[in-house]
Amino acid sequence: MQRLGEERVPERSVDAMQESLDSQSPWKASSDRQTEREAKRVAVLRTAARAFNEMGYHNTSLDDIARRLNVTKPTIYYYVRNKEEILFECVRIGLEMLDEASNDVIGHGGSAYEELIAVMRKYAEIVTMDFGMCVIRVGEEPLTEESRRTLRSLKRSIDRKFRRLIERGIAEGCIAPCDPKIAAFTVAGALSWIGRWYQPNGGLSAHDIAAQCIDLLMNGLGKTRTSGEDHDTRSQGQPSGQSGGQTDRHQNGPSGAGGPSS
Amino acid sequence: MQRLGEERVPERSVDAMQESLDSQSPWKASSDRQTEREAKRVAVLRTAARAFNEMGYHNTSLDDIARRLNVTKPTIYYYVRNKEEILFECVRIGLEMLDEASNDVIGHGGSAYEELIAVMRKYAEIVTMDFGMCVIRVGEEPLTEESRRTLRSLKRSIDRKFRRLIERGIAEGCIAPCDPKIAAFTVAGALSWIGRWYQPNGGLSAHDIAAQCIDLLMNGLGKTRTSGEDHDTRSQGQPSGQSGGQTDRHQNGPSGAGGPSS
DNA sequence: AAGGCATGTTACTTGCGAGTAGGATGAGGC
DNA sequence: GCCTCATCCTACTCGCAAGTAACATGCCTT
Repeated sequence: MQRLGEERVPERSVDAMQESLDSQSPWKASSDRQTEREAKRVAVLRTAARAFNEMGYHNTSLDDIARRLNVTKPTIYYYVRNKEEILFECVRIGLEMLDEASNDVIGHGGSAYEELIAVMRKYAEIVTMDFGMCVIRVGEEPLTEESRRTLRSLKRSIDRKFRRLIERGIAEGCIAPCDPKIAAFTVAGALSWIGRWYQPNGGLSAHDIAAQCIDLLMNGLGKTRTSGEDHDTRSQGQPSGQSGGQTDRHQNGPSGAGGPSS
Repeated sequence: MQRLGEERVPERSVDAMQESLDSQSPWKASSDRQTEREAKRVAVLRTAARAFNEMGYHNTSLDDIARRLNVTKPTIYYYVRNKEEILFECVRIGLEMLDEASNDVIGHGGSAYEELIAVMRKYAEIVTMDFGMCVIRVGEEPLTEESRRTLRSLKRSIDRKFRRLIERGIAEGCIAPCDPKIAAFTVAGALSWIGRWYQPNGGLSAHDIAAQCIDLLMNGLGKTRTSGEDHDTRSQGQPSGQSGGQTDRHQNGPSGAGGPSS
């Protein structure tokens, strides 16, 4: 285990480099100063997030993370206080992404209906990414009460925006009257669930899944809809892979892994 | 720590008995034989499930579980092989409950629409109960691959029934055409999410939450529905607490705990 | 060219909690 | 009365992974 970017390159150099690229490990060569340190810190977090999402927090040792980065454990402690801080930061970043996504969309002149859908799209996208997935898959069970409090307030902020949007939609008349609290939870639940079973190389693209999921949430499973208005709910994006009708092949889920629940 | 049901009763006897009742601990006196052993085993599992749901699998030591049962750790090993078996059994029971719930409902002469709603109701109910909640909150990350395989096949069975029901509904014309795969995951996701934040003493009853959640899933958030047919989707049960309109008090979730995600 | 700082490493300590060995206690059968 | 089995306890082992001490290496500054 030597400093990366050295000459002593064993025969697995290509694999090692590939792995470095995959994990976006910046232990190679660069120039800045403080910037690079921050970049490495983020690399630690991102690599950890991936490991957590794949194997779970408790099944991931710091040695595992270090190995993925081609360094040793104490190096990690140079960028991070302890294991908990890693998870805390991963979840915090994920939540911050969700929060910012709402801010990017809300209050820019769109109807509540349009804005809600836009937020949902972003939400679904983020929970399939490293940090966002961490929010869903790992959660905050391993954290201290102190950390949990901080994260909870972030979550509340996101939840509030969802509810306000729904309330506005009801007032504007484009969303059916309902309890915004429950509606927000249901929507967040359905979208979050994507982050639980989604995995790349799964036949379905995250984009398509999100589109159909959102369509279902907005229009419902029941055939009550005689399709009055022409709000575009369906994905108008590039249809990669199969996405439209009932392409139910065999009995496996999109990820090929498990069924519902978990 | 003495064998329960003995005479040496400290001053907290009432509390102890209460706790025993709460956990349904049968370490008292009985008569049967093999039956009682099985009952105790279930008590171990149920108590463990509650502890897991409250504090998470890894934050729950066997000593914790033992303490809740007023026994010591080795006693637990008398009823169970190891910690993993406890979780495995909890999740297995939860999944089996979900599976049986489907069997109770499906194919008894109802329309796909009716049957789907009935299944959803039961699903939502089960994920708010001890073992069902375990399926959602703890998951199977701590289990071995062997155990996971077994549970996955159970999940697939449940998922399959959901999809068949949706397919049937599409054929019957009472459910909007969609990809049954994604629809099943979305529905399961939204309902499962209830098990993640629901907690008794939370103002809203599990029944009401489920009813509104199902209403939303069937009819959608959007106001496309001009409410044609009169399928009863809304909860026709006893309206305990507030349930109808937007009773959004302050910004807290139903459990008073956190927002969405997690 | 020399010292200081940033970055990593090897080799260790340590604590927690899962799991176990072996013994006590009592109920029931003979 | 004695033996056996079921049940539960006290008192341990032990491994894993988090965290740390102390040292190595090289760049950058002056």
